[in-house]
Amino acid sequence: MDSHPSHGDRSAACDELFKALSDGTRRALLEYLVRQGEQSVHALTAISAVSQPMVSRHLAKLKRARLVTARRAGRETYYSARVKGLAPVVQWMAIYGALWSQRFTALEELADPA
Amino acid sequence: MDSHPSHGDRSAACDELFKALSDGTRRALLEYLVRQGEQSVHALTAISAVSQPMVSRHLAKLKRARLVTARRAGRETYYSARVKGLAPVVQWMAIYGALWSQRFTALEELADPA
DNA sequence: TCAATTCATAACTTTATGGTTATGGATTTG
DNA sequence: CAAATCCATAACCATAAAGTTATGAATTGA
Repeated sequence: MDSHPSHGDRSAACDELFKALSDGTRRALLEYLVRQGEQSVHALTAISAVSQPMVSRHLAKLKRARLVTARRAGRETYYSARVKGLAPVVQWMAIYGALWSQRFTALEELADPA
Repeated sequence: MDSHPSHGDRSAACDELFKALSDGTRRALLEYLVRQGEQSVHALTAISAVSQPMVSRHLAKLKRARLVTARRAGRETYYSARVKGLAPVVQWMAIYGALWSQRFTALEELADPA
């Protein structure tokens, strides 16, 4: 089943990525991090419609999908968007025909900069 | 909450798209359709690891996300991949900074060929 | 006509997911 | 030190989702 060993388990990565992105609250968190840069959980809770524990759990899911990174500073945890994390998704989209894959080629280098 | 009215309900579209893509079986079906072209449910069941009813339900979900189209011919239903269906996802990804959005610009025209 | 094929839907089970409130650890601050 | 702040986790609930088998409608073919 592993048609390209060097890619590792890309399918599993896509599963986690797509699942992580399939929730509007998580996408909103990610968008905010992309636009505003590193933010504390407190700040992210303030702009979210859900409770702080839920924000923490959403962030944990984004982190497991490698779409954000966390940095602890004292009692605060600062999260940042990890742009490269989308790469497996972009690579997967390359199945969508030549037109698309041509344009995606440059992006694939981000993930596989060999 | 509607920061850009002309986009319609893009967020809901992304929700359905990402959810549709978050399942490996569905992605496999889609990949097969992209590579092999129009296929009957029977043929798609043959290449899937799950039962025929499950294949039908996965296809229904892909159809609701507008990632496939269905054509009934006698007792068979032929499904086809709908390439443009990914457009909202691609557009959403444009939030990922200038580097990415530059390259996505051309793709966005696919969805909004005004 | 009768049997077989193709597909979708119903009914059901199990597990995953999004949400809540409550709690407790770690760190600042008064 | 005590109180307040920040965060993560636990416990719980409700719903969604993936899977199964059973069934039935529609079409094809003998």
